[in-house]
Amino acid sequence: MRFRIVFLGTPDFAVPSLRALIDGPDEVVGVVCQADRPAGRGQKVRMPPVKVVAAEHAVPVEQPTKIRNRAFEDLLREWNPDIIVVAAYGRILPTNILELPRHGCINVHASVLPKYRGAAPIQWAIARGERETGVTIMQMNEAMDEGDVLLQRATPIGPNETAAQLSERLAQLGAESLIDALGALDRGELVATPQDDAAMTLAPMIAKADGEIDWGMDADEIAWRSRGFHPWPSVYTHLAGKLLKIHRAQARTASTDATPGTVANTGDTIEVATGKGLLAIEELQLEGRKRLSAAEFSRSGSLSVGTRLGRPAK
RNA sequence: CGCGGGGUGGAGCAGUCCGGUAGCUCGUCGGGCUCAUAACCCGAAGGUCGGAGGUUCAAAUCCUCCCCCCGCAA
Repeated sequence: MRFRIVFLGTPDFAVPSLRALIDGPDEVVGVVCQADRPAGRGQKVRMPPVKVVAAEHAVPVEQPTKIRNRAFEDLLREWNPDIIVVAAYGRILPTNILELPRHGCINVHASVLPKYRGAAPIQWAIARGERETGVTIMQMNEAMDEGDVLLQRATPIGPNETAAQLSERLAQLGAESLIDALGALDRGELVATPQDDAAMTLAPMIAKADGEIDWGMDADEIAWRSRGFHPWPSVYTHLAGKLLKIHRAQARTASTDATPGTVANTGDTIEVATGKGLLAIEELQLEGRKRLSAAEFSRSGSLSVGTRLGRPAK
């Protein structure tokens, strides 16, 4: 055992890192995640994925509602970690926690910092049309993802890769990088490099409304978003007042004088005019209905050439 | 009991409010047309209308319970 580790994380993205730590040479002495919350259809209370994994390995789990208080600090002191590892925990840590362990707090972040600082780096990297992204292990400070870089790994983004798929890969890559970083720390080889603030970009939290398609955008950008926001919130528009999710679509270079949002073609794909180019929809779903291929949807008769998609008129 | 939509031949839907012979597009099969075709024309097969019970002369349709799928919300 080299380090006593406390792990802070909540969703699926954090799971590979937690597993790697548990399987590794160090000791995970405690896990902290967000509280069980009502979620999903029926609003049933669910346990965060990290809690499930911790429970499987009999690691103590805490789910404080507030971390800026004495009780939480006391708990951490009791666990007495050499280092705190954070992966998608979902909260900003106060200074007293950042400085509590001997080696401070390190974070597994799903982008190549300083690009895509913020809550949704995976989604925005795809939504902005990046060809490459990666993970960063960094030394945390009080600011949002601005700490010194300890280790980075890059990976190409597949031409059809969705946020869900990329997230899985980056979670894995992050876990490997984390283990390597801890190894380097143990050998005294870990070097902290400040970020170049001038090159930073932001990846703010995604809101449901970010998925609403603005048909005035370029087809390219809409297609990027459809992958970046998949499976949540996905990109969507409206058809006859009902929500219409676009699950899969490609941008198609073509000039059209049709008003953006107008259906230009139906059949194996449903082509819609945008600000620039056509969006060729391959798979879509109307509110309350099943996911359908464009070919099947075309036959449903709920849409035809000339149909206008978009916000219902108010 | 968070709100809401849906389950109808192989696929997607209409019909349900106002019970009365099961309809549309596509697919499948057979035939025709064509140099040819995923095109076109003619014809055919294929359905316990999610399940159980109830009301009725009569239920896809009305009532009750159950199963499954999905959107919102997180």
